[in-house]
Amino acid sequence: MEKEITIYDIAKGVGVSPTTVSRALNDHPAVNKKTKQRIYDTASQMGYRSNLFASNLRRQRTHTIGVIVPLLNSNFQSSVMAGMEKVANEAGYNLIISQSMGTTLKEIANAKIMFNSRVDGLLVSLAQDTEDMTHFEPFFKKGIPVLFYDRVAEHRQSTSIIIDNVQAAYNATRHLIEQGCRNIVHISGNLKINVYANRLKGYKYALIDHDLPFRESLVLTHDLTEEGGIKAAAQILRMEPLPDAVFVSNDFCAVNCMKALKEAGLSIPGDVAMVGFNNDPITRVVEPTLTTVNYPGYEMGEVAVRSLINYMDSLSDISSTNTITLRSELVVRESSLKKARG
Amino acid sequence: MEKEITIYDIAKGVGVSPTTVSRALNDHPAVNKKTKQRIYDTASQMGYRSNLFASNLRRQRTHTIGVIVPLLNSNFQSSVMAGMEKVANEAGYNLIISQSMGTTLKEIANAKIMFNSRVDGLLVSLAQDTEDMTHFEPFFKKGIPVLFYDRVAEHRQSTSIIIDNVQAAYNATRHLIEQGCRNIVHISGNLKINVYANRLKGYKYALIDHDLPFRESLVLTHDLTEEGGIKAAAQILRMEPLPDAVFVSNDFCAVNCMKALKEAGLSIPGDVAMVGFNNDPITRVVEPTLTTVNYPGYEMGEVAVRSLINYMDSLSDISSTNTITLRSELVVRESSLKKARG
DNA sequence: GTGAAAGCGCTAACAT
DNA sequence: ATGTTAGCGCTTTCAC
Repeated sequence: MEKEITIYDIAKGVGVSPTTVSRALNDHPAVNKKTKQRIYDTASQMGYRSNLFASNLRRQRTHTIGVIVPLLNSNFQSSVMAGMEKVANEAGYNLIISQSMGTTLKEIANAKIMFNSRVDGLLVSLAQDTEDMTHFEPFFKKGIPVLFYDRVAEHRQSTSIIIDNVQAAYNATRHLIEQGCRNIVHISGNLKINVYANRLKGYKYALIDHDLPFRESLVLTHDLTEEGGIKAAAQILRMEPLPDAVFVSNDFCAVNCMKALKEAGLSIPGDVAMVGFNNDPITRVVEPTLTTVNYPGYEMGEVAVRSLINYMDSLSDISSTNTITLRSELVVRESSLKKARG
Repeated sequence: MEKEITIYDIAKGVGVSPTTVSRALNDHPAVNKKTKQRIYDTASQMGYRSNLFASNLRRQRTHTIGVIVPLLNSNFQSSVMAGMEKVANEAGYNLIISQSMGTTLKEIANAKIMFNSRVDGLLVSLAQDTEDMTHFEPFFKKGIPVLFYDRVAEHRQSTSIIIDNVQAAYNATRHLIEQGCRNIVHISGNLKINVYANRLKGYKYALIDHDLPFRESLVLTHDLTEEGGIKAAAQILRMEPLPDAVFVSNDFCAVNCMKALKEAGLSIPGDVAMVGFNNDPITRVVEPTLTTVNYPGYEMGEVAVRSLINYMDSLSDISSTNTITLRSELVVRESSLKKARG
């Protein structure tokens, strides 16, 4: 194992002070160009690498952003991560990623790690059972910006990045109504999560605005997984009369539900129209292709990191911006078209 | 913004030296239990948080693992990440994740960042055009373990974690042959990538071992994306005679190809049997459900981190283990069953 | 069982 | 344009 080269070694080699070396390496303007070049050359020749700890220790900044996400392996969340990584990387920030596994307990532990790792900022999509946010207090107290995305909660000192879930669900439901559906089931996730609660709201408002009754019995809450979709389908098949449409809060669940309904002999959209949520690639492959709400995960990741960096650079107060809402739109495909398209 | 508490503050508060505080906080045995307790109490009461840089700077270890992945937003890669994060988190390691976007250029840049961030170990799934591995030399020189997974390359100083792609593809192809298929197309990805090259090999060997001719014209290489699948389907439809089976090196591509073939009026598996690769959840939703090779991404992530940590802890030489091969198996579903099952 | 002192490598005042 | 000095917060000899 070789000895680690420091700026002192370079300084000695070039015949200047460590300060000058440090400045040159950070591309400080007040260093002679020739000196700089000599320093660069010597550095690379000696196999120097900067020591980020030492620098961090001195500067009290890590250039690291922490991310706490419920579960990495979903299409939506990994798209968000991809967008985050891209922007962070371009801006010279590292991303430390951890999973809460959807539990508050692990979220608390991860928040602590992030805090001790002294991340410059934190991005969080909340665990489903998180109600109390005291584990983020240390960040607020220290003025470290915390930004919530997708699964968010109100907090006076932080910004949330979301889509308008109420409006999106409203549009999805209205679309079904416009297709002539009158008896629309909604499959929802854990209603503690803002996202699902708001989609339920949108569904409800759309019904009411179109003079259709809102019936609790038509709202099925499930884990929005493969099994959830299958169970929901079984419930639907027992309904009298059968609904003429189903709006599901998640594509993967929708697709499995649709499959189960088809297997029971129903035709989609003939008997039952279907709409999902997320615009997961899976929606374009199933038969019929699934109408869904496009949820721009990649952009959300980009916007989240960009906003965070803006706050950190300008030292502006993160609490001034309450919410950033991204555009989302209904993508109409075969599964919901009862009428010919026009 | 509050003042940061250090061990000196605690030392003053308790009336001992900073040394003792440091020892107590690290649970050093040679500290009086009562002193320890007093230190713990004071620390938490003062709102102390340890400064990882300072500690890292001193110890020359970061407890951080770097990950360089081609693209985060694929089902396979995000499963791997999820497995990695789980094990790393449990072992008290942070994960710094970066994407190469599949290009060597970004891979080089990311490797540099990881090196300067002084990760204790590095996990890499290579970019497709990476041939020369000199950008990892600094790690080897410094004795920092580098572990490749999935998209790997031979290197005397590092371990690779893979599945037996040749065998898996062999089994998939043999299965098709056993179903009576004689004219089997293989859709492959970039053959520079070990994974695809080996699957092609397995396909070829299976044909040869069953006295079937290997024909270059039946091997189609594409981006294994939605478009790739559709283009491949178009090529297949122009073949004379039509093949009786297609083995695709990736599920998402397979599923899109299958859809295009069905839309052209072919029946699956009646006219053409299909097998994919990865066991993406999508395979269970499409019609017919897709026979595929189960690729245990989550486990691969777990094993990768666990192995890396073992090397780091025991300081054993990573070059002693050449390859870790995980189990993978064929999952037979509807898309390949020409004969009744038995 | 505890402490004094030195130093990990860097950078930001403050000089010059 | 460059150098001097001090210190970021921690851990680790070495001493008692």
